[in-house]
Amino acid sequence: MNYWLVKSEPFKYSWERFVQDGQTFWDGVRNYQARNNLRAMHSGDLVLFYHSNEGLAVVGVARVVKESYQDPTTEDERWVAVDIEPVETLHTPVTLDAMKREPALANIALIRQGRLSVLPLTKEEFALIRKKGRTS
DNA sequence: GCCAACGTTGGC
DNA sequence: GCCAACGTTGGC
Repeated sequence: MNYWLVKSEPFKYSWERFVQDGQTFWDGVRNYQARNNLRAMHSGDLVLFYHSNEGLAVVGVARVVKESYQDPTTEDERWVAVDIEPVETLHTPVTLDAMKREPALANIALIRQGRLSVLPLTKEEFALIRKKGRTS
């Protein structure tokens, strides 16, 4: 079981819409590092859903329901998509600012490599963010 | 809306 | 194969 974080601009595709849809395919990634992370996802992996640009916070938890396949939005075989479904909406969004202030999260790619849109988390990092979202 | 970071492209 | 130019992302 692996843990991930994906970014979406709420204007393009928000958590609220994702919950309404019940499932979505995660496509449009055009960055090799992000693509490699998508490819490494397995069914059942848990994914934090982060709102970039607006919100700047982790707002929910999702689960991978279908492993990587050819991105349906392009003919280009380099790119892949995965299917995910919502698991839970966080009681309180965990803001980027809060994560920056958390020493245990100093090394996550969200902070160190701001532009990466699909990134891995350790089990501990994932658990900490989820816990903050449930309680704080 | 600006700008920093960083990935990609293309000329040499 | 280097590196400058350019494009994109995302925080502020």
